[in-house]
Amino acid sequence: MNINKFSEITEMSPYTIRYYEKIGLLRGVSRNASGHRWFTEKDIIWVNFIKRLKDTGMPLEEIKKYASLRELGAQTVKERQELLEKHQENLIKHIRQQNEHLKALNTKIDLYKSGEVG
Amino acid sequence: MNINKFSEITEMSPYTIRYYEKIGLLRGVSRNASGHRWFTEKDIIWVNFIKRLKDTGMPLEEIKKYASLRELGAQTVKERQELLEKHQENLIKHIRQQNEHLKALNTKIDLYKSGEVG
DNA sequence: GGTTGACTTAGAGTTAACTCTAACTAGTAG
DNA sequence: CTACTAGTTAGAGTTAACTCTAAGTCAACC
Repeated sequence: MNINKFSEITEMSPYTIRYYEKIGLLRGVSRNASGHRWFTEKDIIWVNFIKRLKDTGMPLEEIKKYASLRELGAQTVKERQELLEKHQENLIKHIRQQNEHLKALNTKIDLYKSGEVG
Repeated sequence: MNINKFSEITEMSPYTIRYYEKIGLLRGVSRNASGHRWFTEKDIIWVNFIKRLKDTGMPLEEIKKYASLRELGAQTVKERQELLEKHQENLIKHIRQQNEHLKALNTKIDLYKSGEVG
């Protein structure tokens, strides 16, 4: 598919898609006869994984590191797993903290509801 | 207390504290005889609330809106409550999504653990 | 009285992650 | 052949949220 279709499916602007390729996050995207990018199912899967890492707070720099390791093949499996496990830990901590924040926010809103805040 | 002590307690750099005052997030900070900022317990409470809103993804612009409403006193109680309730909703959605991301990440890591990824 | 240290300000610089512009090309429809 | 559309690139511009610099003030110590 062309970049517009890919943009639609992944819900990312063509600008962002090209940017991701430029910084080395999206590699090996093929081209058609006239030099236009031609995206495949594989690209969708990979971009969706990038989005997941990004949405859970991983900086693009670190996602790039994962991408580079992936590029190097089987010998980096362990390192990639470790990277993901560290991220998993961070994410668990993040969720825990967000739940604490939610609790505090609930308390604050209750004060408003009971008219104790003015 | 002076800005350094306040910085230590709130775990924010003096730069950030002055910046927050400059953009109108921190208002009515008093000064001592020689023109230096003098922070009180109230400032700590307020900054901690700001941090909570920020940590849960509220942009400083919107926190500023809440601060402005607060400044206007009792007649804005309803509006402030609504603002917080909208944020509460967003936060609940965010936590739900982060949990989904965590589940997907767990699955991915399991693939690594079982040696199905290379 | 001079130096040191903790503050002050206005405004410039930084960083991450886009987002856009300008100039260009290739394919298609009239 | 011309116009239009959909892409291409390098590189400039934007935004949020800081972070720092430079020049200055003020109180305390030697």
